[in-house]
Amino acid sequence: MEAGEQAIPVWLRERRTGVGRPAERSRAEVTAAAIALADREGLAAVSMRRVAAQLGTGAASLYRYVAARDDLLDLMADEVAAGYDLPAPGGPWLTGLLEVGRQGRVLMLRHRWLPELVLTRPALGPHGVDLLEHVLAVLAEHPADTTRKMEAFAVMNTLTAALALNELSITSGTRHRQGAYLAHAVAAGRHSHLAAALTGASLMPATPAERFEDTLARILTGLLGAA
Amino acid sequence: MEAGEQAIPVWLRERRTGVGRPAERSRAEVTAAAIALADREGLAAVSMRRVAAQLGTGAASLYRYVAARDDLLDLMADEVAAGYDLPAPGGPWLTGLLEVGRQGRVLMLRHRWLPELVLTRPALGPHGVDLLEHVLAVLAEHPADTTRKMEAFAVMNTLTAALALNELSITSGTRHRQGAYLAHAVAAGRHSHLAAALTGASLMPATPAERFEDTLARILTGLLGAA
DNA sequence: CATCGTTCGCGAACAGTGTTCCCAAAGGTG
DNA sequence: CACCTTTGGGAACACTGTTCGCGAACGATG
Repeated sequence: MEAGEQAIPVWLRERRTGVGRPAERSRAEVTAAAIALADREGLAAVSMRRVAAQLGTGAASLYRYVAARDDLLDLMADEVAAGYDLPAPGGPWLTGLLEVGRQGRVLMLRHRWLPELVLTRPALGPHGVDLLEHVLAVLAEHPADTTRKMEAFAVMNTLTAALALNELSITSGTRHRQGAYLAHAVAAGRHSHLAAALTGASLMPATPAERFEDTLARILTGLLGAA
Repeated sequence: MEAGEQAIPVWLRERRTGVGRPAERSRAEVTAAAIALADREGLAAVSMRRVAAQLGTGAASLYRYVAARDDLLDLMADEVAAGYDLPAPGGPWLTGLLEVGRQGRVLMLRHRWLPELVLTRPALGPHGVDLLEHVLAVLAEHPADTTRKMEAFAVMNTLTAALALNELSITSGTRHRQGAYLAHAVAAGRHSHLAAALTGASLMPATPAERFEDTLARILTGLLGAA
């Protein structure tokens, strides 16, 4: 409708060359400042004014590097995806995919704002495309059709983000807010299975990393077939 | 830290009885207005002022029913979860879970703002707890331990939301924004598997509903074991 | 070296946002 | 009829994303 040229993603909107006053900063610099701010104070703190302040400039200047705040968020997510350090494809596809998941989890725990971004705005930038290419390479010998492989990629990203978000909600106090009502509901009776489940031995034997890997492995084999 | 009593979720914060001037509206009424607004204009349109306007009151009045906007969002999500109409547990657990997934998908397609809420703020209200109880009942005979059953519930919710979000992004034009850069990356060479995947016959034989069900079935059997 | 075309930096302003304060009004209860 | 508690909500505060328009800075051109 009203989005004429704006349908073009950030990464394709390159700045013109040579002519005119040269920019004092780069898109990468702005992105880095935003990431640093988000790491320190969370996604909500990433406002145009605060990012600009972090760079020592005015808020309006950022619009020379980015068309809107959402573009900045896309840039942040894709920039973190540059942190994957993936081995050359080869060996069983499941181990290859698990390695991707493992690293994704670490990146998301390191940047606590990433899961929310991955879940709500799954945009593919240059590094995201590289990651997809890697996954497809790992699955090159796999007999599944293209659609299913793409689906596996999406499911892996989504699930990694969701599980990471869950882990993070345990660390920060966010988790107790949910348990509060749950406990109340159980105490009120009328939820027999739930009550039984919560009173049952809630043993957590494995480390979070192990649990994550186990879950991801089960789901990927379910989606793509056994080893 | 600074959240003393505010750690209590909305559903436990009931209003006092009898004494004082009676409220002109109910929490359910406010929630319904917010849902109607979101259905019509999206989640971003759900501001305190606009919800209040929809009810013909002032914005500040809403804080008599809700402690913050986030509470309102939680109420909206849980209210929609009242829309599940689930058969009594019985029969194979997989068919029971698939029915839950099917209905969840329909609810999310009907309320296009729900997936985002489910993904980023997975809070359990009364109806959410009822749903969890139902899932545990369906899985009552299943040998898996409690933690895994809870995990299956979470994975089901997350995945349903993510897949619904994906479906919705195809309907609205949002999808092309992603494909734009993907096409560019492929055209630039250097992504052989991706290029092969995209040029391959992209046949979409099944309906979205069928694809959704197939994916969910595969993942649930992967997580919980074969039928 | 001056001019020109273009781009950059960014203060100011606009239209919103969530939330808090405070006070007037309303209603049951004693 | 007071009293006490609670509701309704205008006004204000501290922000937000974004646009406008200007002056200044630069590379290329004459």
